Amino acid sequence: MSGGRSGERTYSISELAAEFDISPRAIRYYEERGLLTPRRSAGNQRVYTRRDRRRLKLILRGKRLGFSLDEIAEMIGMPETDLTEVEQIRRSLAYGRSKLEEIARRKKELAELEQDILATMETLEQTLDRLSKEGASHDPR
Amino acid sequence: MSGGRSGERTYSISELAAEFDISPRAIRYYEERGLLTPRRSAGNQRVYTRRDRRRLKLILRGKRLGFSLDEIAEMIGMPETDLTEVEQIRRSLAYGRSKLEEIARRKKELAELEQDILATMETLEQTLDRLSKEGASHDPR
DNA sequence: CTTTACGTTGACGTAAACGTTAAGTTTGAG
DNA sequence: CTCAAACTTAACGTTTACGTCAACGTAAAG
Repeated sequence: MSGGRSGERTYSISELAAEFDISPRAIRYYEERGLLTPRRSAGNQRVYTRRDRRRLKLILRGKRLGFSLDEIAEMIGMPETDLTEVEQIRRSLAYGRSKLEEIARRKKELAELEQDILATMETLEQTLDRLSKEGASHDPR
Repeated sequence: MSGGRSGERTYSISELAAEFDISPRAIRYYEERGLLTPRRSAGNQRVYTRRDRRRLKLILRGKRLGFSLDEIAEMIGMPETDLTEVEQIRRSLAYGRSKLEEIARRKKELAELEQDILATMETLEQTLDRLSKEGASHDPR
């Protein structure tokens, strides 16, 4: 009876590991690094709430985008700050803005990379066209 | 007089290192990994052409986007394939297409991350508004 | 020709992000 | 209750991407 009704769906470590296709060790490591703080069962086993699951999702997204765990910690640590301290909130907002800028930069880099690849592919396609139209006999100058 | 007129501007390793704000060691490491293959001077020193410089730029862009050197090697190794072997060209094109798909995925993830951050920031701003409007006295329920 | 800055190849060191045992504990099926 | 499956901590191993000497060669300035 103590502390809210428990309609909360929870997950074990191997459940989450299977769902996201990572190892339990990786999840424990994220906890070591302070990125996750699941509760424990009576027998000391980790219990993950939906909120923990959402955080894990964010962690993995950050990883796929090439952020380090330290950077991710800062990013998702953002909503962790005491939601009462005004100055903390201001800082979080500033940090959020800087992250948005970084995202803008990455978008730009992705676009440039895409252009590079497209350009290279066009050259290749032209070469392919030329080779197939010329057949095998040609004076190589 | 031997081998083409040398209107080619070249660079030393420390020039490139300074320009891109990385260490010469890093550049040598990229070479160890097969990502760069500069020519050598009479005295065995590395000489980088504009083409090498472009490749280095691509390497660094890939790094900023969180690709591993192996992945980058595959990506920029693409234009390295013998430009005469038709089958090689076909494979390169297929590889290019897969990379474009990956870029599309990353764009999507960046957009989602952006939304997450924006949503969090909105919540923070609302909290800030509420706190400043309520002053300091309020019954915390 | 000497000095000084820059370059070369090893070779070992290191931080990040886990993988991999090992040795013991908890949980759930029967 | 029993036993296997899943969990726990602790500790050492591994890969990636360099950093950091060391010991030597080379380029260029005076």
